[in-house]
Amino acid sequence: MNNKELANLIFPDIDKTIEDYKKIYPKRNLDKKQKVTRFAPSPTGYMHIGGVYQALTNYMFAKNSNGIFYLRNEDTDSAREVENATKLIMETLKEYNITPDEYEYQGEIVGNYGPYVQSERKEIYHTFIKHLIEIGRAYPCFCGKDQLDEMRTRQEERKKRTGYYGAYAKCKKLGIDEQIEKVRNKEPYVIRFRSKGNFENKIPFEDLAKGKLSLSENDIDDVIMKSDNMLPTYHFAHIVDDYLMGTTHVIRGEEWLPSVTKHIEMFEAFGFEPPQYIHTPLLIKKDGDNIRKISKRKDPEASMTYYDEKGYPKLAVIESLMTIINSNYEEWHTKNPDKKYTDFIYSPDKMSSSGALYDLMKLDDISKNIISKMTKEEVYEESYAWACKYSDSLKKLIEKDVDYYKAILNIEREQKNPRKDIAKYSDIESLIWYMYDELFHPENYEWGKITDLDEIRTILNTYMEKYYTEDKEEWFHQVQLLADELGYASNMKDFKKNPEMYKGNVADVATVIRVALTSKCQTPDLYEILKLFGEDRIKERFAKI
RNA sequence: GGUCUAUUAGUCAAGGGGUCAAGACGCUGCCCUCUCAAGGCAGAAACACGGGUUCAAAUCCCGUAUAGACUACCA
Repeated sequence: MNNKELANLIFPDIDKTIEDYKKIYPKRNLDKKQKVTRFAPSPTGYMHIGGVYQALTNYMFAKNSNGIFYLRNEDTDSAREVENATKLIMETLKEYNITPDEYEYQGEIVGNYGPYVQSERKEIYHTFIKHLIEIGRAYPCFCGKDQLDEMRTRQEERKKRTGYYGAYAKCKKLGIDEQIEKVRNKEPYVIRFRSKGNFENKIPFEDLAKGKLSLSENDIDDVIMKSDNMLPTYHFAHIVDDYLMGTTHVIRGEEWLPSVTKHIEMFEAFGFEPPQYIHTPLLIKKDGDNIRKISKRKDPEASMTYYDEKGYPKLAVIESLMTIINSNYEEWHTKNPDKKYTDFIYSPDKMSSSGALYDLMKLDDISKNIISKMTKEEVYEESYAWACKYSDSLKKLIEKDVDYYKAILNIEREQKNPRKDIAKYSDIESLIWYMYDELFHPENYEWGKITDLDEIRTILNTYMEKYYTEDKEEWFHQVQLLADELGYASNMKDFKKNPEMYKGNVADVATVIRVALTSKCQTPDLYEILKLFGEDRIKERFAKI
């Protein structure tokens, strides 16, 4: 009895070899500089901001080098799988323009290295595991869950390292005949990797983001194939897939850092060159005094649906992530305002070494800048699309008179330093409601310095006599004349020199007009608002006073 | 418990033996100004702690503290 017989007993139907798969998936025809990266989420029915962050980093790295970015669906955990999760992932990537070159979606495989769904690669994994059994680097383990739990508790009590290693690895010591007999008797088993490492040995490892590290050699016999569905664990699938798919750089969250030694040992067992690794910091969240991983249960902003519901432009989310991915992005962006973020060169070594707080304030700032640079048409289109999905009331306002809506959006837009007051589309309605008669039922008028109703009426009446809106300069001149006539300073400088000589100044007068018209003391440019209203509506609003 | 990693303003961060310790968001003030937003200018605000090495330490070394990740038939 030997390993080969054991391998055949466990995988009787596997007749391909590793060499066969090397031929089916030949090395990619790329030059050395071109990088191959991937986004490999597990389909749990939820798109996390951290996922987009990972995807974007991988995408940027590949695209910078004119390489390949592909999507792989890691669905080996049938218990956690959620229907339509793949759809959500694909659609989110598409919306954010992080489109993979190779992927598998709705039955269609794009790319020569598929299938890109792990559950469809069972035969491949089995071939590789069979090989490992043949060369004595993997073995069946018959320890049950209870047995392992018990072992772990014992290890914890004795303050030993937990895990299946050394003397604790019982099944490692089983003779080949015994193994074969147990398999024949249909005892349930998993396949474990046979580690040859020594935990006391340190091995140097260079991570492209974290730099040089020293890690303890792996000595744990990890499960590489699960008993319930015969699918591989993450660790093993990573080896096989990233080797066959020709991944040059594995960019993943730093939660994987402790397992690189496992991965390196497995690559070595096959005689494969491991890829380069880039372990990225985690997105974290400050919760009172604690710092923790951003969590989907506690933090609404962890989910990509949050940004969609609030109506942030996709680009704003992308750019806010870029500032976290490489903090020099912002500086680059201010120096190159006309370039697209995809022109930026991402450098792994410039990544932060610790976790980054995802700052919603910063997002708002980035978003305001982006929206302020959009044309009124673009803002209209995007905000309308948002309203159709999330706000019936805004949708109705827009549909009532599209041109009027666009004109409102255009106030102080087409100028050198455009207005920056919209951070997200859900802000819009609260910024423009007073421009609509059907919404204009103010509970209180935010009068400024002038609060006397008689004086207010005098100002409004006098203003209407001289009503003029042809030209902004001339209009303001008229307001100044009005101020003079009623005893207010028409010029701010004069007023500041001798405030006691006047009842107030032209700003106070303008405020009266503004508040009478909008009920608010802070609005965009008054002249633009007057023009949009027209004489009749102005009169109507004045009449309410 | 063990392994690994980290710690510069409220936040993101540059700097890797000699700097008045960058910059951005936020905050405060001033200017501009018909209000607000924007813009311009200015300001407050930081090297976790303790030892060492050195003429010189935020920077190198050693401890301590704190935080995070991992320690699954989850990824």
